[in-house]
Parts: sequence; structure tokens; C-alpha cells
Amino acid sequence: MHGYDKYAFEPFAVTVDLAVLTLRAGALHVLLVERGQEPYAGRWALPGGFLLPEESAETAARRELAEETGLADVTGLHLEQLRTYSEPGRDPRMRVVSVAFAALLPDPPEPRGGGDASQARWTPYEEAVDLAFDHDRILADARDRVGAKLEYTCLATAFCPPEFTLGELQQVYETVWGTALDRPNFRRKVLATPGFVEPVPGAARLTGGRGKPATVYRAGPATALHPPLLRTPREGRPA
Amino acid sequence: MHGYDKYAFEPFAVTVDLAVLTLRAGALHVLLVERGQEPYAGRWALPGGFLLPEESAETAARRELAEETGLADVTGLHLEQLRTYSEPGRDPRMRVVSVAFAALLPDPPEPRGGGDASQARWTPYEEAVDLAFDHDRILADARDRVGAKLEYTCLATAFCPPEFTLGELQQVYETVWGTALDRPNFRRKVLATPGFVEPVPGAARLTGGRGKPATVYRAGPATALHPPLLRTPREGRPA
DNA sequence: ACAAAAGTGTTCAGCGTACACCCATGC
DNA sequence: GCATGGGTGTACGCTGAACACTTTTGT
Repeated sequence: MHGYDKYAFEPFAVTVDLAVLTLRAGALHVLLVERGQEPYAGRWALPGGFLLPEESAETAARRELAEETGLADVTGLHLEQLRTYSEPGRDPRMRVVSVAFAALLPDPPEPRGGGDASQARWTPYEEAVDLAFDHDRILADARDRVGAKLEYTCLATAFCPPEFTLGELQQVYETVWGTALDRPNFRRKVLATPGFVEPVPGAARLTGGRGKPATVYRAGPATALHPPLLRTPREGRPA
Repeated sequence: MHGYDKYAFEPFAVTVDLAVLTLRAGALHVLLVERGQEPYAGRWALPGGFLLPEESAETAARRELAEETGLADVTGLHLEQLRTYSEPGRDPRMRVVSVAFAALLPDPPEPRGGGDASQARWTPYEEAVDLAFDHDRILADARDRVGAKLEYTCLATAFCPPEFTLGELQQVYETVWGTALDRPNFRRKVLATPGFVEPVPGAARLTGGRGKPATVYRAGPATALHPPLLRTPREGRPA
């Protein structure tokens, strides 16, 4: 039966695609590359590419990110497998099965093009439409997943630099969810969760130029949030 | 660069693996097949196999399930992508990337072997160890995922036949989580979630031979659970 | 003095937990 | 009658939402 003859079937290509998300200026942004080659030459797409023979999907994801966008050795890159897209016809060239990842970054450097990508740039989430292949869908799935995981995991710290204030952490939630949260209650909930954040001793920072300096925190060892931080839609957003 | 030459790289094989879970006699069981061929001939494994050229992973999963275990056209089969396992060396023959699925079934028929599988059988979850390839890990991941999704989705009905009582639904939670739940409170929580279950008009059924006949319910249209049904460990299990 | 941002305190409604109790059926 | 399982009622504690208030800084 099937198995031993490596060339018995039309070969499959295996690729990775990355939905790299970050927060810039209080808005969710995604990293896009302009395709330098057919198909979809000139169109914007998620960074990604083919697996090499000795790579896992996770390794390939990091390599492609470095090649196509210049983001190598990024500190605090959170990579998370989303799902695999395998519908026939997703790539006009051949049968391509793509393992998609969601990646989260704190406010990052400017990317540069490279490899198959003629240029790379951060794009506001809302403007990232009409992408190549089925990347619109992958991006939407990534956003859904990240929004949901903020509720019951400590994922939000992956959007923050190594040291951050509770105000910054709260902005992560407010930006991704598009809702305003009550600051006192947010503070208590976060601090009441053991291992979510830990204070950096003797550090304080001014955030908006004015106001009381905020205590600085680091991400703690916890990964899950019990009880969860539920998304309770208040109306609108704050000023 | 890469892309157009289909044979430029060592080809990848793409497979699917299925962790098919069900409840039998109040215990979690998983569907295993005995491998008829090398590698791992004679060892137990999750059902699965190679993608055909014109199949999506979901289609292949259903086909392999039918071929290897005789479970074709199973009513109420819930298929859900888990993640993709792509580490080099997971299969000694060649480079195999496997898309893993978790599948949930109500109390199902006996399987039979077929295809690559010399036999197939339901195995209590605890006894499903030392599986072929990395299937121990896939199975553990499936169980974790299912346990977590019971909390905030309506997934539990996928373990129940089309019509079920609230007692049966509660047993799903108690079996998967290994905790006892308070019946009155469980009942209210489930009924308070719009679209989780809907009563079947004028139907009632005796469950244990004795006792008051229970109202019969169907799964409703809802998929998410707001608020979630949190796993609050009470000690021990009931009689 | 004022504005802005961090942080504290307090109230109150609602939910979830626990448990007592009633109902319907088989033996 | 009694055991068994389904279903209802209720009291209490705690959490989370809302908002008033204090503290610390820059201008």
C-alpha cells in the first residue's frame, strides 16, 4: 500500500505562513510583504515560505521571518501554531499545504524586504485586505485566536516589552478587543492572578510625560489565567 | 528561487492522524488500530494515513477513518483540527508532516480493521500507551484540548447521541474532567445558556431502569458558552 | 494651581455553590 | 415502602462592575 515509494504520489509542498501582530501607536498592526514573484506578484501577503528538508514548521517560520523581513533574533517573539490550510487549489502552482502561525511582538523595528519579498512593512489591521492566496482568512483566524486567548491565558504580555506598566498591559486588551476596561478593576484582576506579572523592584516610569510614575512589571511564570479575564463589552472606547 | 520546480526538494509526505474519542460505560475511550506494516508493525497507533492529491486534510481524515476502522458515515462525527506535527524524524521512512485531528463520537459501533490496519478497537484512555510514532503525544494533546473546550464551547453534545438527557450530558463533563458536578446547578447553567440544548417536545426516557423519566434534549444551534462552565474541582467522583 | 496618570476604597447587584426538598418510576 | 434518578427552591458568600477618591508627577 502507500508509504515506501517516495515518488508514488504527486509531491506535496509544505509551507509556513505567519500572521505577525504587534501594537503600534495604540492600533493593531500586521506584518505584510509585497510579493516579488508570480503568482500574485505585486500583491501583499503574509510572510512565509517553503519548509526545508530538515526543518520543523516552527524552525521554518523563524527562518522565513528573518529572511523576508529582516526580523532576526527578535526578543520576545511569541510563535503559536494556528492551524493548517490544506484545501486543494489554494496555490495555483501546485499542491501546497501550509502550516499557519500567529506571532506576537512588542513594538518592533522597521522590517526590510528580502528573499521573495520585494518589501515588507507594518500595516494597520483594518487596511490588510485583498491579500494573496487565502491569507485574508488566515489573518482573520489569527486575530480571532489572539483575541480569545487574551481571555484565559497570559498571552497579553507577549505584546509588551520585557518591562511594562499595567497601563500598557491594559492597552493591549483594549486595542485587541476594541473595548474600554475599568482601570481599577483591571489592576486588581491582574494582580490577583498569581504569576501573571511580577513587580520590578524599585523601578517606576512616567508614561504620558505627566502623572504619577507607574510601577514597572515583568511577565511572570504563569501561562493560564484562572479565573479568566472575560471580555465584557462596555460601549465605545476611551479618549 | 524556490517554487516552480516541483521536484526541486525532497518531497514531503502529508498525513492525517485521528484521535477519535468516545465515552463507553462511563469511561473515555480512544480508537486505536494495530499496524499491519512496518514501521511499528504490530504496535497500536492512531488511525490515519496519507493525503491523496485532491483531498483536503479534513476529507482525508474522514476517508481514513472509514478505511481503517469501518466507521463510515458516522452520524454526529465532530472533527476538529488539533495541530500539525512536523519535526524531522517523526517517521523513520521519510519526511512526514502530519495534520492531527481530534474527533468526538457518541457511543459508536464496533470498529473493524482494514487498509493498513490489521485490527481496530476501542481502548480505555488510560491503557492507550506506547503507541507508534509520536502518537502518545498527539493523544495527550487531543485530550487536553477536548477537556479545555468543554469549558467554553458546546462541544460536550458531540459525545452524546442526537437525543440525550441532562444526566447524560453531565456524565460527559464528569468523565472527561474526572470531577463530580452538582446536578441542580449543572442543569440551571446548561438551560440558562441560550441555544446549548433544546427540549424534544413530549419525549421522556428512563435512564437507569428506575427513577423519574428524564426530559430528552437535542443539541441547540449555539457553539460558544457565555459564560463558560468552569471546571471547579470538587473532590472525588460520585458512586 | 491645574491637568494627567497611577493607585485605593467602597458599594451593590448578581451569580455560583451548596444543600434541602419534592416528583415519578421500578421493584 | 423504599431505592433511584429527575427536577425545584432557596439561602448565603463572593466576585466583579461601577464610581468616588487620593497620590504623585509635569507645566
